[in-house]
Amino acid sequence: MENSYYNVVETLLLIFAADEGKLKIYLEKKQDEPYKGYWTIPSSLLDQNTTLEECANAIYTNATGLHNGLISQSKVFSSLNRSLKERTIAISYIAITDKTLTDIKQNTNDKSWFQIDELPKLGFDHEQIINEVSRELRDKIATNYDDMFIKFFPSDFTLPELQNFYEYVLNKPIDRRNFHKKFVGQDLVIDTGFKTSKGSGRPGTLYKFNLDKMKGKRI
Amino acid sequence: MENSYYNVVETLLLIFAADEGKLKIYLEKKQDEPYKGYWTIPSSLLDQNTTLEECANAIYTNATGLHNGLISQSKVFSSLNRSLKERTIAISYIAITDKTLTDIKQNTNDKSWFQIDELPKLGFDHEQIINEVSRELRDKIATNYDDMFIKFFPSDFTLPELQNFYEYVLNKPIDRRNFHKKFVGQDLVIDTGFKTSKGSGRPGTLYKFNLDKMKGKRI
DNA sequence: ACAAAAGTGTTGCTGTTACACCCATGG
DNA sequence: CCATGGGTGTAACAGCAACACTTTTGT
Repeated sequence: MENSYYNVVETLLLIFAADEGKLKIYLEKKQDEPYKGYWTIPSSLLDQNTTLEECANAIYTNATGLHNGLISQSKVFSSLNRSLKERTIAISYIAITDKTLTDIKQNTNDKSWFQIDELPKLGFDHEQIINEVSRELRDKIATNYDDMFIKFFPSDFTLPELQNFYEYVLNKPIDRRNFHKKFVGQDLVIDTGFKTSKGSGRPGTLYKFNLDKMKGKRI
Repeated sequence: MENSYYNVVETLLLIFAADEGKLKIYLEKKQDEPYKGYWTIPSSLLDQNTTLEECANAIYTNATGLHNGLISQSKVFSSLNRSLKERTIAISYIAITDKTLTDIKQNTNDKSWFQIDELPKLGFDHEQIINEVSRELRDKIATNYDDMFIKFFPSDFTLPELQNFYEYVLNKPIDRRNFHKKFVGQDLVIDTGFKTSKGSGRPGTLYKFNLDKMKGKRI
């Protein structure tokens, strides 16, 4: 086969989490040229003896310290000029995680969480990639496609927390009382018996998802 | 860079159409070894100076004789053993077309449309790929994700035609009368003023989609 | 006592479901 | 005139939107 049929392929892993009612992405600051000091999506070049899924999982474990992440395939980027050197095909993956369970709970100088609508200076075409992928992700969360919405709340939560995130993703306000009635009334969530009590006001009930009812549910 | 970071990449184009109320895919019979006589998904190797989108469009035009197809990205396949020779990464695209507008209206010996649940003997891992991609496509049609449902009916149709396809995709029966009321009552379709008259029975009204109302509509 | 946050109740509207019934065409 | 397929009507019900109102906490 001619040489022109060989391509460099990289895996990009966009790690998302729901935090403070917002959709956030984990990024790393580049330590060397090119784009030294710019932020980038965690990535890895694919070698001939690794599958893309293995590659994405390795990036995930390396970044978060966790194993068996919820990783799904997203878009592929193949513009001719997206890399400075050879043409590189980027295959992006989405990981959904709980920020508090990872090694990267707090922001540091070179590893940090960003709101997807408040991105820092990004290297390469990574800003465009984040925009395209998170646009797709928001659509999927909004329709709970492939149970995306559930994956953001693996552990207990209050309904206001859930609502904050949902309003942010949909970018429109929702009536607090109707939201409550919907999830409790349709048994989409289960009362864990516990309460939160942060700050003033009545403590919120901690719920977990009723997975049977939420499976494939369009919200 | 070391040689082990170079990979062969191929574009697969899965061309789908709604026909006789069923979801069909266009396949070609392989004329040479390996897998001579087996059916395969139209494909092309990617060279360094072409984007995947250009590659998919070229396959589309070559197969259908049409330009500017409705093409969207689907899954990527990177198992180590999916090709007989070198490891080849397959990037699949979905094209939705109208069978009657293409060069391939009738089945021939080596170019043919197949119902996705009645596939012929397929080469490589193409059967698995068709199953995975069409599973995803059915999910998207069922939720009208990215307006997939609309794309299958670019020209006029009768409501029973629409319903047949929808029942097939959802794999469950729908009440004919409620289906009619939903689409007409909510102005999701527009009466073109024309009728069909094939066979016995009352002729059906020909409708077209009311794109404004169907845009982003969850059905 | 008061503010803040969580939870309950009521009403009307929209869309779905499950039916019975009527209309237009070909043989 | 009757079989076949397309179109209209109606009543019960679930879910959603827009509200007023009550309960539980911290200060």
